[in-house]
Amino acid sequence: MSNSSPATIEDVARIAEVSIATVSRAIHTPEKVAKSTRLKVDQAIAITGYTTNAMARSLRLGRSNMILVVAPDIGDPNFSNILIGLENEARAHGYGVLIGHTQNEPQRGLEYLKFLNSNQAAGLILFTGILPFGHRAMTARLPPCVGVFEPVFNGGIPYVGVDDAAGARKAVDLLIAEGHRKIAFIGDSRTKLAHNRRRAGYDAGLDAAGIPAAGRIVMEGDGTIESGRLALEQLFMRDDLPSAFMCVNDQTALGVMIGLKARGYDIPGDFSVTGFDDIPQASFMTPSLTTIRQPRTAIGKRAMALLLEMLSDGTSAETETEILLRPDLVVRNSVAAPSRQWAAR
Amino acid sequence: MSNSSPATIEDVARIAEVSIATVSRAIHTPEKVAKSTRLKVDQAIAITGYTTNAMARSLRLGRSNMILVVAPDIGDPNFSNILIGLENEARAHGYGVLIGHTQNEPQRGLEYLKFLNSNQAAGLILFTGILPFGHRAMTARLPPCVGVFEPVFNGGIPYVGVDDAAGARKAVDLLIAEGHRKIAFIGDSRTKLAHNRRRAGYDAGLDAAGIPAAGRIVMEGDGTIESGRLALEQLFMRDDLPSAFMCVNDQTALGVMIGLKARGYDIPGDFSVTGFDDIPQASFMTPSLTTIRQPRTAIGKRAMALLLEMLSDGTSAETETEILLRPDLVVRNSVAAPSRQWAAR
DNA sequence: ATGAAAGCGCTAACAG
DNA sequence: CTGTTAGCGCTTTCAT
Repeated sequence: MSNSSPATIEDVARIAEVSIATVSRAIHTPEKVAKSTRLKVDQAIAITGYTTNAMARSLRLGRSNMILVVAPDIGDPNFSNILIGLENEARAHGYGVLIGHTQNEPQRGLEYLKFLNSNQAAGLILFTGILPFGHRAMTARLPPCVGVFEPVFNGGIPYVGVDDAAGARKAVDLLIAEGHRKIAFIGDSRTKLAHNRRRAGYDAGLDAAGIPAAGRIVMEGDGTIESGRLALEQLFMRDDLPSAFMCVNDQTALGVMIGLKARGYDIPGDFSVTGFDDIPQASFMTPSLTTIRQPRTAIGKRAMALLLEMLSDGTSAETETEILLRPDLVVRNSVAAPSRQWAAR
Repeated sequence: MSNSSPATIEDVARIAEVSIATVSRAIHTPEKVAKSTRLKVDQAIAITGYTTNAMARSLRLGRSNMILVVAPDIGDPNFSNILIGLENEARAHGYGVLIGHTQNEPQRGLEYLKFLNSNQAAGLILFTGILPFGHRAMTARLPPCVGVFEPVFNGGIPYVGVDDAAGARKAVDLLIAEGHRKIAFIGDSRTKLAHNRRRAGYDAGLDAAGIPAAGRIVMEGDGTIESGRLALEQLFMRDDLPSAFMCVNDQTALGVMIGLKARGYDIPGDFSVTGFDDIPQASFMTPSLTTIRQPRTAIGKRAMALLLEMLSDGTSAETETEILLRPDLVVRNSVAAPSRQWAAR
């Protein structure tokens, strides 16, 4: 053990007194090798501590057994649980997962493109909303690829995520059932597909409740805590306040709640707030946040399953597949009936 | 552009009407190639969109230009900022970063060990506390390796992090200056080296203040939110309450604050709380958390710089180097003088 | 300044 | 059932 350089297939062959081809077979197609030979090889492997040089193997095969997960922001509170789903599914099928972090810089994306071009990864999972290396057409020969968590904007890439519209609808419906009529939506429905769909759920809910478009407040917000606080400030400045804030995600909701508390308001006494995602912090905020839960691990699992299926089928990534999982409403303490000031109007 | 399979060095050679050796030289040692030739090669590269097959290159060279960052828990709120430091420094030196996630399972570590054995990574950054693949001696031929954020328990591996003892000392000193005499420490000082050092800072501070060991309360807690809440409950059960909680990290502090609020206490009116790390949420908690800031990006940068230095020096990873960065006290709203009930005693 | 050729470690025909 | 052999795409002597 503990030699200067790792054992190669040749070392194993020498010790087992067989050819390197036989070693390779003993490993990958043991049924094609005599039991006695297999035994000798196994022993030699144990002695040398041999592990296949994945690089040489991949070079030879023209493909690897690694899946690259590209994420623009690894700090996203949704990421880690989705990743666990991805990893476990991959592992169950003999694949490993590597994570690439682009920090939202396209330059960084190119780095991973090179990685892919070298067949260092067999497939690609895209964690948010965009192809990190320019438009699809430009990059041509991408391996099979699946988008997760947020539909991929610029390329017909299969997608696994939550049913955003249905989820948002559950949130509005709750608010409406509590008696709210003036409900603000905060999110970036122009750039982000997921936000857009949540917005659609919001509109559908208000339509169904017979609330005219004129009575709706829609604020821009890119989904950060800051964006929530900002949107709130603008609303106060305009003096056009809703009784409830339906935020496109939990971070935005947190921003809104911070702003509201800073102004001395009580939640849900004075204003109701809902989020979307059910990030881990959601249950620790004060008040705890009523929100829509994403089945994150399940999403990861399904996305990886789809990718692996494409890999074995040789299916092109051009499919317009979308797998939408059911979002659940999580009722906590940030929603109540509108305050009297609203009932009066 | 957009061919069925990526261009190889041979494609480039053919178009440039030179040998593949020349192409390789034109790329890596342009000064050894006639200017005219270099031009032809550059053009051919542009035409074909050629990028070096990193796998073939690494196989030939016996080393890659990727650094593997292994993290047991990617959801750690400290991780993403350290990662950014690591990545930026790596990139500045022509290296890429790949992240491996072990979910705390040793089995998963082995996967990445294989990756390393195949020379798919030139170096290794360990993100928390342990060698994820059993004891050092067992695994023999690891590439250069640097621990970050938490000292590596089981192997003389160089380490870059914050000065835990000094940081903890700043926290106790603040508490003592505010008038606290009975200060509880919550953390896992037996298993986790970082916790252990913070504990040392706590003890040193109390020693300096002349508070006898008998007057100290030390609770076990592994650093999760839950552990904070749990430790608090135990204290209430014992009816042995401090006036201030010095938590080993911000998550623990959050757990303590949640528990305290659930019991109807006011922070910092009834109890003071301090954390350690200054995770992003720290400023959003209510009250905002007084804590010790880790210079995360700087830590990442230094760690990567050290690793790259080892890589070029060929230095062994056996060095006992420790680079300790200065932690800063961040005063927010979770600390005040002890309540009257304490002054009375 | 350039080309020919060896070989990194491995797998998959193809023979035997 | 097993061995021989040809590369995967690249870098690097060694000649020229």
